[in-house]
Amino acid sequence: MDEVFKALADASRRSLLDRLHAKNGQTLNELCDGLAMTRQAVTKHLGILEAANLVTTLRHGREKLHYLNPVPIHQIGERWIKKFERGKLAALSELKRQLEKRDE
Amino acid sequence: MDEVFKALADASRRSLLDRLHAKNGQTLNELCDGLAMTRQAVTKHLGILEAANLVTTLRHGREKLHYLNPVPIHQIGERWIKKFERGKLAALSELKRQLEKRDE
DNA sequence: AATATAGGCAACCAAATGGTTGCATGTCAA
DNA sequence: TTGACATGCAACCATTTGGTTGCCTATATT
Repeated sequence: MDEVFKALADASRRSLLDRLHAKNGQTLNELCDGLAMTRQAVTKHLGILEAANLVTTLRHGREKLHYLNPVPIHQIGERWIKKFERGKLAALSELKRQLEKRDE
Repeated sequence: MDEVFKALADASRRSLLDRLHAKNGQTLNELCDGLAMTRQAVTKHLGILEAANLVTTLRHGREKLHYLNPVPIHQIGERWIKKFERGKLAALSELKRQLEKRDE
C-alpha cells in the first residue's frame, strides 16, 4: 500500500498512468513522446510504477509493452479513501461547531 | 492536488490522519503520544498536512487543536480514482488478451 | 512572581529522489 | 552482416525529505 501511495505522489508518474489509461499497451519510447525528460528518467518512473504493481509489462520482441493495472488504485479507494468518506460529514460538522465555539 | 498526493505519500502522515479520524481535535502533544518521533518531526508532518488542506488547526489558549478535513481525500476519490475505475474492467481484459496472445 | 507546560523557530544532517550522461546489449530489417 | 532501433545498466549529481538538537516564546498554574 505504501509503495502505491509513493508511486502516485509524483505528477510525472500520474501522467504516465493517464497516458496508459488513454491508450493501453504502449512502448517505452511511445510513452516518452512529448515529455520533457530523458528516456532513462521515464524508465525509472515506469520501474517504480511496476514495483507498485500499477503497471505490468510484456516483452514483444525488442519492444516492451506497458499495461495499466487499475487494481491497486481501486484498492486505495476501497481500503483507504472510503474510510474517510464515512466520517466526512461528522468531521466537518464537528469542525464547524468548534469554529463557532471560538467566538463565545 | 499534487500537494495532497505528496502529503499522503508518507506513512507517518497517513497515520496522523488515522488518529484524527479516530479522535478529532487533538493537540500536538496528544498526537505525539506513542510515536517514535520527536515533537518537532510531528510538527513538520502536521505542517505538510495543513498546507495540503487535509488538516485545519484552531488555537485555544496555548493549545493548538488539529481537525481533519476530509474534503481533499474525497476529491482524490472523485476526480482521480474514479477515472480509473471506469476503465478498470476494460484494462484488465485487454491485458488478459495480450497475455494470451503471447503464447501463439 | 516563579515554574511548568504547549508550542515555534532555525540550523544542521543523512538518506532518498528525480534527473542526467555515457555506454552496452538485444533484436529487427536491408 | 551491418546498421538502425528499443531498451538496459551504472555512475554521478543537485535537491528534497524526514528527521534531529538546541533554544525561544507564550500561556497556565501555584
